[in-house]
Amino acid sequence: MTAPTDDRSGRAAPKTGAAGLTPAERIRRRSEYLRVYESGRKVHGRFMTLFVLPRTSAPSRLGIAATRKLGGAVSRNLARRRVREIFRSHRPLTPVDLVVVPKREFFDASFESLVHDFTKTLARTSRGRMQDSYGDRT
RNA sequence: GCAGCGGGUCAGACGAUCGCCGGUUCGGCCGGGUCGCCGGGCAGGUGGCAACACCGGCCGGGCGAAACCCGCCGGGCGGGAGGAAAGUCCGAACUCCGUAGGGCAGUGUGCCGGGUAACACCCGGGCGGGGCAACCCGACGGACAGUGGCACAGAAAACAUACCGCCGGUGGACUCGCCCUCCGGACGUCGGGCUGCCGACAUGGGGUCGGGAGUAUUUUCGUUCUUUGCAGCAGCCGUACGCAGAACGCGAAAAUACUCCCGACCCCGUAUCGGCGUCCCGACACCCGGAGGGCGAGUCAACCGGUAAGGGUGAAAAGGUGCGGUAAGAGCGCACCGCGCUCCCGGUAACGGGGGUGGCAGGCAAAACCCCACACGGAGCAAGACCAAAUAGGGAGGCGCUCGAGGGCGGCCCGUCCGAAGCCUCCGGGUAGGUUGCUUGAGGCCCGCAGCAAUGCGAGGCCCUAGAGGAAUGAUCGUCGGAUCGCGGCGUCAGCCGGUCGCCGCGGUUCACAGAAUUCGGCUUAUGAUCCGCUGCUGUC
RNA sequence: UGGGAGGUCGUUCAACGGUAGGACACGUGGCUCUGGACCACGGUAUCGGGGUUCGAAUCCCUGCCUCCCAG
Repeated sequence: MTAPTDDRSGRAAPKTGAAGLTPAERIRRRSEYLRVYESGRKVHGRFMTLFVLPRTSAPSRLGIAATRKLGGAVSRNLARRRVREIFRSHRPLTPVDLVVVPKREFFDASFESLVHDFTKTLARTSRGRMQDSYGDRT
């Protein structure tokens, strides 16, 4: 009877040490967003655009920019929820600051293809980021 | 069945897995605060000759924690978007600022009564308008308080005059008719008969000239089916084609003769019509022109007066229709309708009904400026309140200015280096940041009472009640449900067919508008489904 | 959240309540050997819906959109 709880906590703990998205795991201030936009790496996916900036400390942070071009409040909330769900289930391996900008085609896509697009795009960013960091060290 | 009108309700349901927000509770970590104990360092105060003792303070360290607060981790429990949360178009609560009182400006409202904390909202009523009706809509005060506007057209677009027109009058010009006077001219007009003259036209006979057509003869020219000759081929023949001449035939021109037709002129005869003259008979009339005068009528322009019936226009032009009346007309008079004033009755009132009376005021537009009445101080939860780093600056006190404050190295002292007019402490304002404001409220439903109702009252009952702080309710599935489309089947309206509608099965598609951001009351806009009542039309029984 | 300004040819600007007008652009023709420039002619529009008015781009109401400002 204690097995399910152990299983659940054991699943959540190794990934982030916390369940869900706490304020520490979100990008909240405009200055932080601007820092990611300025010095981060920008990669376009099919349904979204990612801005990635590597971090030194542990938790990866997520920011979502759902602009008014996407539609009304209901549509933008839906986009935010889906992006959060994808981030929750497919966290990046190395700690980063990540800003996701959904495109308008976001709503035409199914959830599975969104996940696929996210992981593929994120893989491209990490490859480019590692090369950059090597260059910096040498 | 179709079309429509009014009102109400719901906002797909259930389950599985993975998740979100804040609340509460339990456990864990003492991680921080806090507290306790231990020991260390620093400087100080009091007592003492001194050793030293006591007192509180600062700095960092170790160990521990029953309770409290915060943080992190894990679990339990219960809660978690709307009818519009939207637009931000009104009204309020709340907060700060301003404010003696009042006014101006500005904004808004604008039939009456009621409701409400308030409103531009709601209810009831009145009036006006739309609709066959159910029912719906209405910024619905004032235009002799003032200013301004009304394009084009039209006489005129606004204190009502002026233009045309109509009517009457005055004097004038012209025309016509009648009468009178004078002068001049002329004997009239119509019909019938007899007779003469002139003219026009038709017809018959004869003659002359001209033109046209036909036939015959002759001449000339052209043509060549035919015929003759030449020529024709590597050579012969000689066909066709070619060249030249020619007869018949055909065509054209000219001349002559005959026949027929047409036209012109001349001569003779006959018939008809028109005009004029003389004479006779019958009937009807007294004539014509000019000048002057008088009377009457008409036309023209002018002036004076009456009139507002009429005047193409225009969106709109000083009551409407009818009869009478008049020089022409006119509320000039009358009837009905409209309007104003007044009286009575009903109603709290808006207003309605009835009587009398005035002969009629007065265009439209105030969603032009404006006037009148009433209401409103301004800003907004990013309001505001509290706590409060760093940096800069303000105030107070202390220390220091070469006799060295302070800082770096270091655990401390010594030492050494830097070092020059500042430095330290406290206080207050206040930024970042945090806490709060913050969600239970002018709350809903039922019942009772008051009221037509909106609504109010009830120490009657029941129930709800997100409070985040870049923003939470979701994602992926399954089952069921709703809607719609297609196919098939059954039923339905007297019978058959079609169509409509309903039910069942299968398959497909689809399930709206839309997310709290201080909170309420309204309005407006977007939108899916369903129920109830009502109206009109149509079909069948 | 609050406040303000504005929607007129394809573009940019006009228009006391009375016919929507320029400039650039576009089309056709002319000029030129051709193109450009130039000349002539032409088409094209009041953000949507309702109301006031005889009549609305203009006035009023209501939606939609754009821009600006404050913290």
